[in-house]
Amino acid sequence: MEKSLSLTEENYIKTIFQIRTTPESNVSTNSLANSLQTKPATVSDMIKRLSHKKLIFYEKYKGVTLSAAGSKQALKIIRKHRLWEVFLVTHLNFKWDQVHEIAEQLEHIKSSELINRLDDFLGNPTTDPHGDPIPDANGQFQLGPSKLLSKMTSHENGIIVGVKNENSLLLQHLDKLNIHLGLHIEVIEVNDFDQSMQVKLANSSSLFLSEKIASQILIAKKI
Amino acid sequence: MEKSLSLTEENYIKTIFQIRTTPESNVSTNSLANSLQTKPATVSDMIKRLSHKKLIFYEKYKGVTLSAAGSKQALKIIRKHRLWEVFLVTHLNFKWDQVHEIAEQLEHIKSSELINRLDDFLGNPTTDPHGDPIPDANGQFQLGPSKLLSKMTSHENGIIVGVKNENSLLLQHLDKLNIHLGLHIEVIEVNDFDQSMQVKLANSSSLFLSEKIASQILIAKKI
DNA sequence: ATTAATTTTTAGATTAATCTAAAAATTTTA
DNA sequence: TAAAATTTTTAGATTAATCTAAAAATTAAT
Repeated sequence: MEKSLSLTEENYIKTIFQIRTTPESNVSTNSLANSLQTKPATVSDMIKRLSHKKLIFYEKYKGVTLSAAGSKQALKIIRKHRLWEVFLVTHLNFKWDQVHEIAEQLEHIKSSELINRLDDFLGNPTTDPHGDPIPDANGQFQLGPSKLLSKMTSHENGIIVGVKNENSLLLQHLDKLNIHLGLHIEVIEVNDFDQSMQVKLANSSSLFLSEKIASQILIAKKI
Repeated sequence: MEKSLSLTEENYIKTIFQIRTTPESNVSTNSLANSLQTKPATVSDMIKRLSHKKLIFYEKYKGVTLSAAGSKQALKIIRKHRLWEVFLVTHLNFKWDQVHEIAEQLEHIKSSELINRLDDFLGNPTTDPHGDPIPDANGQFQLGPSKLLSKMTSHENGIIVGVKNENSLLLQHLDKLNIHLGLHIEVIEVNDFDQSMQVKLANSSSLFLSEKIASQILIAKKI
């Protein structure tokens, strides 16, 4: 019997999942406090609760990692978040930079029946509007390998499959440049000095991108 | 600037709106405790908070009524609840007896942009799956007059437009009898002793209904 | 390898929402 | 209308989630 988590507990679990680098990497108290916009003391307390509930492993001063149960919960929340984002964009005509906050609320609605029906209604999408993969009902995702545009060299090409970050300003800037998911992109030249690059998009003439932008864009060979 | 209410505050406001009989009628502490599955002492405390926020009028030992601001909030929540119910039934294939609990959660999602887009997406429905009217963005509903089937006499007829109560067992029983909203119904005969009645539905031969069932069904002349 | 800087934890309070038990007010009944 | 019954409120505690300030542990630096 899985006990249901409080809204706050869910947000902690989700954030731990998101800011860790590998499944084993320890997430520090300060980084959690930062991401959750709260104080280290508060995080310290909550960590004890979650550890007691066996959702995380915790050693004083050493940070936390998710247990199997914790990862499962995190994936459930992320699945809900991303499916709702797809709904908002594909059926309610929201822009990709407008959906994050609303999905932050919807991800906490409790009903697996609801989310599985929503999944079917949406046609079982595998990625959200920002290209992030959507776990299936068993917590599995199927993503091809992808790499950052900023790591590519001259003449390399691929398809834009995601953005690393959901910052509204970034997303709006990409809109202005007509850069969107699914678009074929080819690197023409990389500037050695500042890592800015000239690229060519399938739908337009070539344009320049700063390293700051390029390091936010994920490219794969096929979708 | 409207301050946003806590989940609990929203539930109190909504419940006051629902269990009052007229806009002026005072709702008692005990009846609220009953509906909210909590204790009178808890209600007493919360009433003070809501009164201090000017959402309700309150006199000790005299019960509460909603202020204009309180009614506005209540209607917003009810609008959200009913629109989500429509979505669940018309797009996710839920049955009318399965949607109440999920809508109880969805009604608290905060974003008027979201709810207005959902309204449009659904085609601006005027009633929910149980026939309850859906307030528009200004809190107005447009319903024709309706009356309880149990108040009708022989040879009277009309269209089933609603059920008074969302009890799952009632709804499932109506399903079994093939009774649903929009159906034309005519009273054949009313039994003087127990107020049970024989009725004829547009789609089938006549059947008997107990007074208990008949008192849950709302009839109007047109939808 | 001590000292300094940083990170993390504890201690002690606060707020919202809840409870039980008891007191106070109101309503009903005899 | 006084006693009984009911309803409502107050008093005092509890739990989850949060905070500030200070102590303790770890890590970095001279």
